[in-house]
Amino acid sequence: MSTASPRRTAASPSLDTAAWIDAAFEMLAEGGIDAVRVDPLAKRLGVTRGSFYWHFKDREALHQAMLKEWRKRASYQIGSRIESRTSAPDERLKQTLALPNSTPRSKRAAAIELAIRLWAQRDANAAKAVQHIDRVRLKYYAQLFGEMGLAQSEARKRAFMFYATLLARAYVITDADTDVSADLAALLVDP
Amino acid sequence: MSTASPRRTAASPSLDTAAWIDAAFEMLAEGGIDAVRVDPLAKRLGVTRGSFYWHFKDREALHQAMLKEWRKRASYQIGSRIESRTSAPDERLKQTLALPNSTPRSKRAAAIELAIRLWAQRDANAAKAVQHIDRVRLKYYAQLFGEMGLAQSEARKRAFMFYATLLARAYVITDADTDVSADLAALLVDP
DNA sequence: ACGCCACCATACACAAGTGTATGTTGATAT
DNA sequence: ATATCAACATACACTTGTGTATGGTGGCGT
Repeated sequence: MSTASPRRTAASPSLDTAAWIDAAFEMLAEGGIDAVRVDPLAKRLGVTRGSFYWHFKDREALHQAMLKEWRKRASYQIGSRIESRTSAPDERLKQTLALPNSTPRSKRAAAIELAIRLWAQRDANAAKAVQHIDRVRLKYYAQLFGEMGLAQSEARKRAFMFYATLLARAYVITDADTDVSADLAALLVDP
Repeated sequence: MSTASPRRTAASPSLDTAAWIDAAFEMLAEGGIDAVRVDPLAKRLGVTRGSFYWHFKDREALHQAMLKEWRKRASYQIGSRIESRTSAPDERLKQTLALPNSTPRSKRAAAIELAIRLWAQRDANAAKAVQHIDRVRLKYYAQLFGEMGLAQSEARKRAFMFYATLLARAYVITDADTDVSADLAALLVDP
């Protein structure tokens, strides 16, 4: 029982399927859902189409698997924060605003989400996933603002603005001198 | 000199070129820049590729023309608001927030801008256009907040949040009970 | 009335992508 | 050792899209 060989590791029923999905997210970030094509993906992975059609029924199946995976990741990201009740709500909000947004890693995640939001304009499943994640995030932020003493109606408004600022920080292209995202925490959380 | 016939109206050196670009924006909103293809466009317009390659050198030329057109429209939209100094700055900000964002017209515009922002992830020209428009809008909002008496630094932060809220209102999928966008004006503009 | 030219159609060669059917290989269990 | 099966390669038929070359047509000026 060795886990050396790149194929056949006995455990994990989907070991290379994840590799396909990862590469698919890469293409999604670069060119949208229409750019997630079988042939380019296979070339990027160094295999042929034969491999793909063993793991997935067709191209649409990959797209749905991507949606499920994104939903899972985004849900887990919020869920793990809810569990780890380490600090006060205002501190946690500030920490969220302090998260890096210029690293290749975060830029890729933003591009993926942007692509999914565009995809949601025509695909009902994608729209459902986006709506679900938006709801989860807004609910989480609203709860934090609620724990800070704000009424529910006020907490919801502030959660929306907080979420909006996070998204804009990723989507809006600012040059250095207009980049005021660094010290938005005070305006949003403190007063 | 009759302007009856659908082709050859003597005036306007580009009368049908605009039709191509309009249809191209339609496809851009639905499937991103990769979906802006010559053949589907021709079928939608009821003509053949022969027409396209008379108006444009190639597919890339259309893409660049679209970028130029979007830049022109977005600039004009802000420019016209600057000209019409009709009301007080806080009133004008509230009016902007009161603009419809659920009509087919506004949804399409949001989808177009979303697609261009995704496109800007890989295309340098698209990134330049987005950066330019973002800068123009942020500058305009910051000036309005400045006219309300805020210091420049504070006005810039508030302009960013204002702009972020506008964008999120278009990109975030909310259900009715979490839709708090209607009365965000007070929180942003008044206090 | 007639030639000019903007505007579009037709035809062709080529490239890229999809899906299916089937062959091949290497690890694993017995 | 060998049958087995997961995992991939190969080959094929088909569709869709790009770009070019060239032919057709109808309005316009003179």
